[in-house]
Amino acid sequence: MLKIGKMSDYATVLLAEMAGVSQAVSAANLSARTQLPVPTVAKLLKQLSKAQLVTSLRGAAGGYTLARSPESITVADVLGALEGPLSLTECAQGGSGCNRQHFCGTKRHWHHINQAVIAALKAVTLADLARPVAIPSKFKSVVVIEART
Amino acid sequence: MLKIGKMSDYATVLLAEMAGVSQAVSAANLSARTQLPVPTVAKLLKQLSKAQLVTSLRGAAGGYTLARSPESITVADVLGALEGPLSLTECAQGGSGCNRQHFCGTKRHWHHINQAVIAALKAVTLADLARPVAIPSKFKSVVVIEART
DNA sequence: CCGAAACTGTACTAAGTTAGTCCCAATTGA
DNA sequence: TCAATTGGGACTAACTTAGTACAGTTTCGG
Repeated sequence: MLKIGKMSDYATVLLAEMAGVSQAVSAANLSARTQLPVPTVAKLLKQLSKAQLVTSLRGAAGGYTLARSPESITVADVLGALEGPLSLTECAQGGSGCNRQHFCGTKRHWHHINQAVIAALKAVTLADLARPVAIPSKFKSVVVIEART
Repeated sequence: MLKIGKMSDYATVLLAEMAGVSQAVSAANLSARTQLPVPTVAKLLKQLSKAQLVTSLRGAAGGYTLARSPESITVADVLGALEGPLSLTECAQGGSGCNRQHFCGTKRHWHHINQAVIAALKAVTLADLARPVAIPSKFKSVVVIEART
């Protein structure tokens, strides 16, 4: 399945919704707009706030706002915030990883595949998600550039 | 993490190893070559056989061989065989999926992101993995072409 | 013809992860 | 002061994954 967590999916929906609103919105409000359960929305917004993708305003008329412009927040940012560093395999990530590292010839290839996937994720911004139409033309070029590592 | 299963990772290692051998190799043999546990290797080969990525030869001198040329088997094929259809989200996949399909504006975007990721995965073949050096130059161009859907 | 080597299929268990929920403390505006 | 709202945990139930085991079938070699 190569799946991302359901939470990450929800998060993109939330953020895309927020991209279309200028004022601060409360968790309850966002829940109503997106039809996602309130506790889940609240939990997600906390995480996004900690990752500094949204800024929070406490108090009676509080709520959340995008921390940056929708154009500058990418899907890669969102996934990174919720799932940690993006890495298809243990070894492509920095960490200790598997015990075959030293003789595993496949490792370095995973690294490149990883880069390409991340590039694809970086190519889509919240502004794109908020837009009703499909991926803009810039998509292609960005993928090319990033894949050239 | 955007993770793929450990099994998928192992599978690429196994297949890359097989790409370098012409004769049929037994599960035990492959286990020795890759240092992966025997039962796991056996299980994986069964799945790969069912997915028709490898062909099996039963009997005393039996074993497994790649069903196609290493150049024609991609990482996307391997992942597809072990994890089912490649799809980051439920909704990007065909299935019933989430209950917000009808009004979720994010869905169609996921579809495109998905395509780009799959393109990256299709761009790398077993022949590439078996090769000790990094991704060949064709990589870039393939990504471009596929992303243009 | 027999036995060893190898694949086939299925079932099972233990561990880890994820999704979802709840509660209480801290903050702010009216 | 009160009500609305975020902040930060903790917790549970369900699901998925990894890994193992075992009984059956096929084929080769002697």
